[in-house]
Amino acid sequence: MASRLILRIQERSSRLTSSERKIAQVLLQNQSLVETHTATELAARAGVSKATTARFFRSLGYADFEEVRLQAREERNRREPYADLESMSQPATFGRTISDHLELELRNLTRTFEELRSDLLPDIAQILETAPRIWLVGFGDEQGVARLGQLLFARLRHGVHELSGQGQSWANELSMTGPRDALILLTFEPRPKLLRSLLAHARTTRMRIITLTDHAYAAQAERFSDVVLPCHVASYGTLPTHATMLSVLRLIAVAYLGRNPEAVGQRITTLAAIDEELDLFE
Amino acid sequence: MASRLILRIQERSSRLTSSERKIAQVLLQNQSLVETHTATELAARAGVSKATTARFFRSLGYADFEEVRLQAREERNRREPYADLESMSQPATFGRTISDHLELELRNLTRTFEELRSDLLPDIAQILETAPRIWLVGFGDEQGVARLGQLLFARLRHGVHELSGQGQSWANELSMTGPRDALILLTFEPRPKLLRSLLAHARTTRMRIITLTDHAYAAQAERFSDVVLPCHVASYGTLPTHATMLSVLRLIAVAYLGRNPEAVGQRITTLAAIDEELDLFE
DNA sequence: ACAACCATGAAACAAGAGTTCCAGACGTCA
DNA sequence: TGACGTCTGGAACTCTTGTTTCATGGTTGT
Repeated sequence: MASRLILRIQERSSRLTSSERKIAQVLLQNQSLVETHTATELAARAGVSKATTARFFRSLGYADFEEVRLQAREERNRREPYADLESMSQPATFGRTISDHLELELRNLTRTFEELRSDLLPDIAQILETAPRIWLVGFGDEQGVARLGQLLFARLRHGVHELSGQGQSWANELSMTGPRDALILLTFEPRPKLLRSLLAHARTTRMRIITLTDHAYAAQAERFSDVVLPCHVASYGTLPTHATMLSVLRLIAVAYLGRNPEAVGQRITTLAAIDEELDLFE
Repeated sequence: MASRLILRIQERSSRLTSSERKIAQVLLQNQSLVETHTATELAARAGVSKATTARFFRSLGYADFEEVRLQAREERNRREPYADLESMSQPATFGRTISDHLELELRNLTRTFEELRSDLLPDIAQILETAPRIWLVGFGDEQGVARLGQLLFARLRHGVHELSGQGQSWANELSMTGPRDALILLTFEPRPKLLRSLLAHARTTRMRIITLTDHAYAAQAERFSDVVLPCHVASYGTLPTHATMLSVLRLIAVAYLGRNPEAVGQRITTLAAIDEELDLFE
C-alpha cells in the first residue's frame, strides 16, 4: 500500500534504533495502517512516545508526518476495471412436452409484453423511487413470487418488505405501512377474502398500489390500483405458470435500475461487500 | 469501504438536503475516502462548510465523526487485505426497454429448452414418483423460487417441503429426510459455503438430487446430482432473471402430471374441497 | 404577507494532533 | 570515574481538526 514508505524503512532497517524498530515493525506488519491511523495511535501501538514517532518519520527523510500520509494516499489512487464473458453450448433433441411447454411460455411472455403499455414504466419507477417503503404481497403461489420480488427489489433500494402475514399477525406488519408507500400486489385466482380488507386498509393509508394480475381481474384491479399490469397466464389446464409474472416483475426492476443506475450500482457493490465481510459464500 | 455508512446514506438519500447530497455524492463516489481523509477535507471536496459536514454525520446517527472513522476502520480490518479493490465497475448496458427485456427472456427460455435433454424428464418424473418426500432448497433469490416450487409441487402430490433452514436449525429439517427422498436444488451464483455440507449430508442419506443451475456450474453439479438441468440466465449484468428456472420447474411438474393424470386430478379436487371448507377464498 | 421553520456558512471554541524542548538514562571511551 | 554522545519520554507549545453558536437567507404554510 505505502510502498515508498516501506522501501525507505527497509533501506534504513539496519540503522534503526530499538524504538524505531518497534515502529517499523508495526508499519511493516500492516502496511495500510499509515493511511488510516494517526501518528499518535501508531506510537501507542508500537509502545513508544509520540516524540520518537515524529523523529522516526523525519529521520526517514519526510518533512512531516503529513507528508507521509499524503504520499500514502496518492499511491492508493490507482485502480483498474475488469470485464466478464458469456458461454455457449450445443443444441440437442426435442420432446413433445418440452416444445408444448416452451411454446406456451413464449406466447404468454410475448403477448404480455406486446400489450404492455410502455408509458406505465416511468410512472411505476417514479412511484417506487418516491416510496418510503415498498411492500410486496401475494397469496398462494403468488406468495412465492412476492418473496422472490422482495429479494429482487431489495437489491435496488432499501426498505423493501414482504407483506406475508407471518403468524397471522397482519396488523403487526400493516402498522408499519404509511402514505406514499408502494404496495406491489401479485394475484391470480383464487383470491382470499382477506384481500378486500387488505386493500381497504392500503387505500386509507394512501399507499400506491401496483397490481400484477391476470386479464380477467385487470378491470377490477383498476378500481383500487394506481397501476395495473395484466399478465397472460394461459396454461393448458391445471398447473398455473408464474414465469410471466416474474418476468414482468423483473422488467419493473430493470426500469427502476435504468432510472437510477448509479444509486443502484452503489447499493449492489455495498451489499456485495457485506456479503464478503460475512464470508458466507464461496 | 464503509458499507454501513454507505447504507445509512442510501437509506436517507431521499431526505437529504442539497448540501448533504453533495457530501453524500463525494462519499459514494469513493467509499474509502472516509477512512483516509479528515472531515474538513471532505467538506472542501464537497464544497460545503465544515459545520454542515459535521451535522451531516450526526444526522446519520453517529455521535461523532470519530465514530464514523472508527467504524470504517473496523470494517476494513475485518476484510481481506485485497478486498479493497472497490472498483466502480458500472454495468455498461442495461436491457432498458421492454423489447430488450422480452428478447432476453425469450432467448434464455428458448435456448434452455432447446438444449434440454428430453429423455431426462421421464427419469425425473420417476424419481419424484418414488420419492417418499420431496425437498426443495435454494439460497438467496433461489429461496424464493424454492418456495414457489414447493407450492407448485404440493399440488401434485403429498410430502413436498421446502428446506429453508428456518431459524438456522437445518438439523431439525434435515433429520426428517430419508433415503430415496428427492432433493430439488435450485442454485445460481453466489453459492453459500453451507451448500457443501448440505450436499454431503444428502449424499449419505442417499437422497436423489435434481439440480437446476446455470451452465457454469452444471459440470460440477453432475458430480453429486442424479439429474442436472442447466438453465440459461444471461441478464445484461446486474439483475438476475429467474423466469427460466421457474419455467423449467414447471416443466418438471407438467411431466409429472403427464404420467399421473388421475392421481393428480384427484388431489387437486381434494385440495379445492378443503379450501372451500375453510372458506378463505372468494 | 407574515411567522415559523430549516438549512447554511462564518466564526468562536474545545480537543486533539504533531513538533520541539528539555532532562534523564544508558552506553562508550579515556 | 567522569565526560561525552545518543536515545528516549514527558511536557510545553503550536497548529489543525471537529463542534457549537449565531446570524442570514430561503422555504412553507396559514
